[in-house]
Amino acid sequence: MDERQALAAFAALGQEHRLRVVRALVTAGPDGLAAGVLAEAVNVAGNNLSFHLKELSHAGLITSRRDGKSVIYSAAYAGLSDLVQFLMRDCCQGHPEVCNPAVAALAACDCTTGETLHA
Amino acid sequence: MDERQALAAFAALGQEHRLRVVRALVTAGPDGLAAGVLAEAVNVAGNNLSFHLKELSHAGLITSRRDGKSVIYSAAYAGLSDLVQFLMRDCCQGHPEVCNPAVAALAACDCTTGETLHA
DNA sequence: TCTACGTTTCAACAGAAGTTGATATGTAGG
DNA sequence: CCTACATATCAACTTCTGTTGAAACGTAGA
Repeated sequence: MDERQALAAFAALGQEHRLRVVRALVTAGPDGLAAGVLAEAVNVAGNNLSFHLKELSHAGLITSRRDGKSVIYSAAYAGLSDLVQFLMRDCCQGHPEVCNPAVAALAACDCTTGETLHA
Repeated sequence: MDERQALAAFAALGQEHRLRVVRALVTAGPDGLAAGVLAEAVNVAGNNLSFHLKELSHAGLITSRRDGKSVIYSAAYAGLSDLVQFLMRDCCQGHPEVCNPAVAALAACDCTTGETLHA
């Protein structure tokens, strides 16, 4: 992920409604949520949400697919992962005091099964 | 770190000049850089940079101290660490495909000495 | 105290971002 | 084919953000 992409991603997440959308979609899992359901979840008008979804999509943080009348949005795990990597690589240049606490917090989470911990 | 702080931090990093400032300060290390040196480094007019520095400071991503005529800015490692943690915890809710690649990339970096890896 | 230097603040402007309501697209069922 | 539903697009407006130049502040040395 280059600086340009990271900028777009950070700018996308630096907006209340969009941050909530990403959080809702990550929580929802790979199945995602329909645009209408999302609109209710984050309490934003449909047309307005559409604007923000396009923004997030351009930033590579979410993806969409059509299912009948609905459009289902889901988190782009690869994009989110790239952003985390960018932030950590830019943060950890000789400064473990930034990244080690973060990794430690992650280890306390249930999602580090360890297989890919060592590159 | 709550949502409000995270929003401020993401918004702060979603701006070209500010992202460059943070990168420069992280690279510079704890000693930091004088405002004038930073202005040259990121190629932004002094008064304009001052505006962005205030923004980053409010977001908790940098700190400042006076040294004679100069004001020295440095990266706020704790703030950056909190942001990484926020991003990972919000990303990793049952989805290791986001965080494991990031942790793996970090392990390939020279900054994970391992002491704090296990909470 | 006077001057020079580095940094910050202020008001003004230009442009971008977010919201709204109306309208258009695309899809499924009668 | 016509209607209803879900979502997207558009133009207009408002608000926020970033930039600029002028001026003020704080510090150090003569």
